Amino acid sequence: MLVVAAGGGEGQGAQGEAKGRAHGGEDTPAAAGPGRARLVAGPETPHAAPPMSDASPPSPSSAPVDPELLAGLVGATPTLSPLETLRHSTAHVMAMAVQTLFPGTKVTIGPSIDTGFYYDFDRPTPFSEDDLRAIEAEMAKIVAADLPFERHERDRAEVRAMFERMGEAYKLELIDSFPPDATVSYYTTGDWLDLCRGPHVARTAEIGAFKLLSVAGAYWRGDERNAQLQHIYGTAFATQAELDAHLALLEEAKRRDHRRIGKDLDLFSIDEVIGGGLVLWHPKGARVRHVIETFWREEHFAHGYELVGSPHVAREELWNTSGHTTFYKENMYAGMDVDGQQYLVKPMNCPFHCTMFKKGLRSYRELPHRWAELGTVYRYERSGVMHGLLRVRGFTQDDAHLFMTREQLPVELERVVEFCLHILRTFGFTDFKLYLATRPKDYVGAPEMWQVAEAALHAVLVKSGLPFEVDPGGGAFYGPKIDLKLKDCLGREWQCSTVQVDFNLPERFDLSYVGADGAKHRIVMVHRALLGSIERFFAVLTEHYAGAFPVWLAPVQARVIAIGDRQEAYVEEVAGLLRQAGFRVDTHTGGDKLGAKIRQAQLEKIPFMLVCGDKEVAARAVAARARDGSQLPVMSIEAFVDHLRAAAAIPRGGAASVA
RNA sequence: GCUGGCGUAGCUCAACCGGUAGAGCACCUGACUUGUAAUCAGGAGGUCGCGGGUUCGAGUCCCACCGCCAGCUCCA
Repeated sequence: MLVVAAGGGEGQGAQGEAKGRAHGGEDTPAAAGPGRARLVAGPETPHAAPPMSDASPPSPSSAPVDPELLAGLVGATPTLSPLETLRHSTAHVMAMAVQTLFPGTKVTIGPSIDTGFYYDFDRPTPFSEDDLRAIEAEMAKIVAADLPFERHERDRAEVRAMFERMGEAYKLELIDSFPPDATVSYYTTGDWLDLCRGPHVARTAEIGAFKLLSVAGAYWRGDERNAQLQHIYGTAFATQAELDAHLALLEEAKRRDHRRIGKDLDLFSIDEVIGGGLVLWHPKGARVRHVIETFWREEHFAHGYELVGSPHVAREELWNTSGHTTFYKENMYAGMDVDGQQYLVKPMNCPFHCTMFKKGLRSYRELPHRWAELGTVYRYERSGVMHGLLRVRGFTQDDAHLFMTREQLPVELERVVEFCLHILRTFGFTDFKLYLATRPKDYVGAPEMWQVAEAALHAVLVKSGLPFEVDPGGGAFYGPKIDLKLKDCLGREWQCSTVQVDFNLPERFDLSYVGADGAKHRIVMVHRALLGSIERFFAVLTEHYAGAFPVWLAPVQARVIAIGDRQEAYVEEVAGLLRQAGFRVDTHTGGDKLGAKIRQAQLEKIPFMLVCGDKEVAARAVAARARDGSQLPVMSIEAFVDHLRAAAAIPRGGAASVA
C-alpha cells in the first residue's frame, strides 16, 4: 500500500531544526542582535514541539561531521565518487586561478558539495561578478594546459613549515588540528599546491564542464565569531550536457519560485511596513488556503481527531510551566502588560492543549485524545534568514497533540504516519523519505520509555516500506521523532511533517489518567504536524505545481469567456449555474479579442476556459478549453458541470489529479 | 546578525562623464464586436527606499538607516 520513494535528489528544504537540536537555543545572546521585542536569550535546547521544522529556506541537508571522526581520516584518502572527485579538483583549479589572478589571497577549504563545489578565500577586497568571469577564463587556461595533479606525503612538520613560508595561516590552523603523528598530504598542480587529502583526477584536462555561480560571505569553519571569508560557489559536471541540464534545473527552480508566482498570480505578499516574515494572504491565495484547510479539517474529523482552539497569547506563568521561558526564550517575542500581568505571544500551541487536557480527571477509557488545531504562532527569526513563505515569523501550524497511554503509543504512531502519507499523497506528492532521530546525550524521561518509543517509531518506518535513515542522537531532549521529507517534481526535498514523542510536557503539566487499576498514570504525549505550516506547505505546493494548482485546489477553477458583448448575459448565467454547483468561477467579458482573453486565463493558469459565442448561446452549451491547450468537445452546461465535478474531485489518498 | 549585490510608475526594466525621469505591460477613456496565448488610439500614473551631506545643480557622488536577494562548517 505504501509507495517506495526513489533515491537521489537535491537535498533542499532541510533546516537546522531538522537536525533535532532545534536551532533557537544555539543562538548566543550576543548573536541575538537587536530584536528589541524579544526576551533575553536563554541557554538550552529549545523545546520545539511540533517543531516549526517547516519554515526553512531551501538549504542543503547534511549530517554534521564529528571532528574526531575527521581527525581519524587525516592522511587517509577518503573515497569520493568520480563526480565528487572531479568537483573537488575543479575547486583546486579555481583556487589556483584565484591565487594566480589575485596574489596574496589566502586559501582555506574547497570541498565538493551535492550541487557542485566551493572554495573559501581570505582576501581584503571582495570578488565581483566580473572577477568570477575572469577566474573562469583563467581556469579554462589551466584546464587547457593539462597539468597533472600530483600527491605528496610528508611529515607534518615539513608541510607545516612549507605553508608557513607561504603565509597560508588557515592551512596552518588545519595542520595544527591534525594528530601529531599524522602523515600530511598535499597536491600540486603545475607550480601551485594545496594542502589536501585528495583524491583528485589525474590531470586538469579531465575536468569537465564547470561554471562559477555566486560569491558570498562565509565564516571560517562556519562560526560567525571567526573571520568572514569569500565563498565562491560553482558547479561542475563531466560533460557540458550535464552542466546545461543542471543550469536548466536552476532556471526552472527560479521560474517556479513561490515568491515570483505569488506575485504573478496575486496569491500573497509581504510588506515592509507590516514587517518581515509576516504574510498578507490575497484573495486568490486565501482561497487556496481555505480549500487546504477545509480538506484538512474534514480529514481530521474522519480520522478520529477533534478540533480545538486556543488564543494567541497567554500569561507568562503558562510558559514558565511549559519551560518555554527557559529554553525557548530566544525565539519568543516580548510580552505585553495586561492589568499588571505579563502576557506572551505563543510560539507553540502545546501548552494550551496540555492545559485543556488537565480540565477534569481523565480515564483510560477516553484515551487517546487527538486534538488538532490550525494554530497561528509567532517566532523570532533572525532577519537574514527569512525567505518568502518558507521561513517566516508568523505562521499557522497544522498542529495536533495526542494524549494516550504508553500501551497505545505504537498503534497511534502508526496511525499518524499513515494519516500523514494519506494527506500528502492527496496533494500530489509521491516520493518521501523519513528520518528517525533517537535519544541525544542530554535527555529527560525514563530510558525504557525512550526505548519503547524508538522501537515503535522504527517499526512504523519499517512497516511503511518507505526509505528511511536513522540519525542516532538526533532527537530532541524530550523525545524521539520521525521527520518526513517529501520530494517535489524537481527532486528537491522539503521537510514538512514531523511526529515527536514528548516525555517532558506530561511531567511539567502533570498530565495523568486513571487506569483500569484505579491508579494514576503518566500520559504519553505525541506532537505532530503533517503539512508543517500552512505557509511553508503552500510555498512547496506552489513550486511543485508552478502555480498550476490541481483543479480541486485552484483559486479559480473555470473562467467563462464571452466572445463579444452579445453573449454577456449568457456568460453570467453560466457562471452563476456553476457557482451554484459549488465551483469557483469567474467571467471575462468586454472589448478584448478572444485571443487576449484566452491568453490572460492561460497566464493565470485557470484549469478551464469556457468560450461562449453565438453558437454556444443558441445551444445552451460551452466550448471548454483546458489550460494544457486541449479542447473539450462542445457540451451542454449540465454536461460540463459533470465534467468539472469529476475533474475537481479531491484525489484522496493520491489519485492522479485531472487537468 | 554578518559579507556582498540590489532598491526608479502596480509589474519588468531604461536614463553616457552629475544637467532637472522614460519604455513595455497593467490601469482609465474611446473606438472596434472579435472563435482559442497580446486590436487600435488617447489619457493618467513617479516623495527616483528613507534621512543627511558634497555641488550652481544629485536617480547618478559620499555617510547613516530601512528593505529585498544570495550566501554564512556537504570540511585540508
